[in-house]
Amino acid sequence: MSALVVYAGSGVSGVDAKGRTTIPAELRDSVQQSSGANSVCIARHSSLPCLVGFGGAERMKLRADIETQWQSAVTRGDQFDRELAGISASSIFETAFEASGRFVLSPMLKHFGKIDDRAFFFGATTHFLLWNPDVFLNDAPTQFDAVKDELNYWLHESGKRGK
Amino acid sequence: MSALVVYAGSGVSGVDAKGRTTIPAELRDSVQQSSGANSVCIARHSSLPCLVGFGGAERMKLRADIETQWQSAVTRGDQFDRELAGISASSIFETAFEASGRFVLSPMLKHFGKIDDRAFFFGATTHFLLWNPDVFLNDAPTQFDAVKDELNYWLHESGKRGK
DNA sequence: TTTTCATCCATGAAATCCCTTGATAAGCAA
DNA sequence: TTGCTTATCAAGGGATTTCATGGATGAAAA
Repeated sequence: MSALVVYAGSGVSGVDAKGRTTIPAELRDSVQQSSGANSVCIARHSSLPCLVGFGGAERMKLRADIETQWQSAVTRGDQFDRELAGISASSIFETAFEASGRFVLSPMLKHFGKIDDRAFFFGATTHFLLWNPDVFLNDAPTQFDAVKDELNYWLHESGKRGK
Repeated sequence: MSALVVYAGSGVSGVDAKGRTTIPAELRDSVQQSSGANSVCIARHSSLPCLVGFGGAERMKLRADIETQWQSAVTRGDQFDRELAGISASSIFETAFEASGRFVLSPMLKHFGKIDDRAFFFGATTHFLLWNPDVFLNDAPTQFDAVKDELNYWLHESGKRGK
């Protein structure tokens, strides 16, 4: 698909009474590039209590990746259930965001992502993650420790925005 | 972006109240070549109390390497967690610099890099490092001793600039 | 009508851009 | 060399733009 986009940067955004939250500017630009429009894809994470976000290009790539895995499984003579793999890609919500990067988190996504009144966004190269900051600090696995430092910086040392 | 380059040269730059600092001219040219534009990538060092810098070509390589690793894992039927790999590359900040080589070190980078009002830049072939000069002299491991001599030269023997 | 939802406008704060300035180094002529 | 001119550079400061968020407006659904 289009360009190889790198999701990077982090920041904490408020979630208002309407469920609206804002993608930090740096991530927003990447999403925009990937989608070719003001639209973002949000999904449940397959194993962690958080949400996953990405743009249109990555969504299309999910489809291609399943095919790649299937092909290589066939070559090796292994099993590969494309339906099973495809299901995980089924609950992806594509939403338009405003020029400012703000979009509505549906109640269901808020529920499964354990999001309350703040969302911690951070880029993970191929996509980005959305966590409830409290949940992230308490429950995220140790491989996220460096990112926890960053979050703690936002929450305590910094006044505001995310770079 | 274009080819990978060799980062060499060193120098000490001031960091002003806005967090602005200047890449020494010799390094700046390499970064420019690597990025194909006036843009530099800065990240936390994985183990040392300093920052790492490089250009767009090196960053794209990181991204491409993840995809390569995944492809080869799929081919072998192995697992490869792209998310995990992506996290380590996530806190890379890409910033534009002025024609003079000046750019803004975000408060967070300053914090994690222990940078105060001066930054010591030096090339390390595949990338370059940014240290607080005092921290570098006191805490850098012994394999940097030769570079410490260079820094002492900038701080004492030389008038100013870095070549 | 009442509610819901998406789009649009408003605002204060903060980050980015750009022009200025003072200083140093480099080039050149005598 | 010496003195003068020009180019380059680091640093300062201010004006403009961007950003996140609060609220308003209007259309469609209940």
